[in-house]
Amino acid sequence: MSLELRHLRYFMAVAEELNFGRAARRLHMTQPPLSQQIMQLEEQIGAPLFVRGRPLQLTDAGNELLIQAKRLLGHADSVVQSVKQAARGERGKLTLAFIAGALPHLFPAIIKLYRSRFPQVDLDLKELVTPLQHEALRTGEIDVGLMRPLGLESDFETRMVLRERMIVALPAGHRHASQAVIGLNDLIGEPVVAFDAKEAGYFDLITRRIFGQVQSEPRVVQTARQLYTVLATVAAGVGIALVAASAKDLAFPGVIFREIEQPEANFSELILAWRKEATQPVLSNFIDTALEVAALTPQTIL
Amino acid sequence: MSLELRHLRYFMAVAEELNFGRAARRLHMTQPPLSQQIMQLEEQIGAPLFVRGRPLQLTDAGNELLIQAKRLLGHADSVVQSVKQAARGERGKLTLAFIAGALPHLFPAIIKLYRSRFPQVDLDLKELVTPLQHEALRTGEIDVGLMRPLGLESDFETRMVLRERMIVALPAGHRHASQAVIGLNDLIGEPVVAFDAKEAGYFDLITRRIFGQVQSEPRVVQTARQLYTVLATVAAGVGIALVAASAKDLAFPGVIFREIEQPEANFSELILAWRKEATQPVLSNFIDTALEVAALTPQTIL
DNA sequence: TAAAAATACTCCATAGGTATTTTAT
DNA sequence: ATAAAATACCTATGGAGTATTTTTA
Repeated sequence: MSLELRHLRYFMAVAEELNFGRAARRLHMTQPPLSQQIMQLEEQIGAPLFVRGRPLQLTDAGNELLIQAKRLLGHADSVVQSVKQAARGERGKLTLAFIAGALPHLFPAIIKLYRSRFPQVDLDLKELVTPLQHEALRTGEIDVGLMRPLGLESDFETRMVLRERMIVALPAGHRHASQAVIGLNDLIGEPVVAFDAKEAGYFDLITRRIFGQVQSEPRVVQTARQLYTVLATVAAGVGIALVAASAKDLAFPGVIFREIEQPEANFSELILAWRKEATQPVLSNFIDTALEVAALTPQTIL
Repeated sequence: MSLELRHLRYFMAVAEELNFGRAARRLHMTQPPLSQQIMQLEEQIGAPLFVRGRPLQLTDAGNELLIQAKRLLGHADSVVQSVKQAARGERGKLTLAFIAGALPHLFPAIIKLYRSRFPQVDLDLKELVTPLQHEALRTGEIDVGLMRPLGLESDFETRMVLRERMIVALPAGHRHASQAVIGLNDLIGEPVVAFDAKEAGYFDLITRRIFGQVQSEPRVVQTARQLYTVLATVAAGVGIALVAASAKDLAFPGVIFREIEQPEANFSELILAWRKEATQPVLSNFIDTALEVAALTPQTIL
């Protein structure tokens, strides 16, 4: 017979009542089996825990066990609580990847709300470009990613969390600057400052897709990796650029922004993606929280 | 059915093997009852711990329990160890009283050896005069006392730990100073510096006992509380005093020490006393250690 | 002598075993 | 098709109950 929590629960009752009969009543059982269990426990320890006599007394070993058993039973309770929390997704570990482009947008709001709701979850954050996030999701290195909708695999689940219309960045004094809306045909042949296909493949793709809508291709005169560099190059009058609407927030001097035709067809999107089979409670809590933040965030559609 | 350590032991095996069959073999049981116990555990937690499938996987809750169960089982082990230690008297609490007069003698040696042997025992030290130690032993305030053999009660157990012969302290140039040994009859009528009957009743008693051996009583011209004061008073030529042999160690200027007749009958003793019914392992370890130190300490007999 | 714990025994709940089916890859 | 877990059912250990004796203050 090995030590069980039952022995300690019974011991606590007897040690507190200092009377087997009363302890048994408190435990909703009769005295003889209680005596037996205590004897078993004493066998386990290898020493008596009580000095039989009136009144019943604790031995030194019994006194020690009284202190320790209380702690151990408390520990056992807290273990059950922790595991229940883990089952509810209130405790555990979650690894989230994000693209650098998400940093100024919902990312901080999502993290802030999630951490305030689930402070016990150990949240691990990794900045990764979209293709590497696909890889990391597949290997299980990350649980969820905030990324661009690029080459999605069928075993991933996704939700759109941010959608921004594309607009045109023009050098101040550009010949189309006076127009409120730039027609797609106006773009044909214009010198274009494009995003680097490797580092910012998504915007390169979108730029090409927009030109494709008028059976054309951008006349790329310059490429850049970051939005800031693109705008600086546009300000220098090197060419025009197609950027997400939130670029207006940067209010870059020498650059003016204009809406383009068919805005409802041209968006920059941010998605949340995770493995279809992933059913971890921490993950679904995170997704719920992220979607909640997304729903509250003004989406710059139109 | 409530949570038992058995459930956690079984869970650990399954979580480590990630295979019910192998885990069952490791636990020297068959697979079906193991499955049942795990199902019981999952019922307790209120959530599945494993994702059934090949290979068997842990849920988030299962992962949390894997970490926590290991700790809890370790804790349970350490509780058993602690209680076993308490039963062996290697852990617990011991309150020891001592008289101030024991401070320069065995007291430091006993404490030092005991603490080095039983560092886990919380040793509480109290300075108390002998009669108060009797009281404290009776109430259980202390477990053991280092005291004088005065009015011992029958429900105390005692052991003598130090015995010193009594000697005479004379002012330098006293008329008996030239004798190697002072006869008891020589003491009759001598002015005596005695110990205070309240504060040092034991030496007062011994002094009176020695004079009693020649049907006499000390002619007390001065009393003092502490040995040092007694010797200073003797040095001043106020009178002679009967002191324990170790007083010689003080080498007080102006005081000379001489042996007395019948040294084998006149001792100052220090005893260890405890309740007869007290059977605490910490106590018997302490007594053993104290007696060991006492046996090694040169007893100034003769 | 009276209250309380231990003992002797009985019973039954349930841990654990055996045989088989179901499930998942 | 096969390995593994679940299910069904059985067995028996041992936890718990009843009756009684022993112990201790």
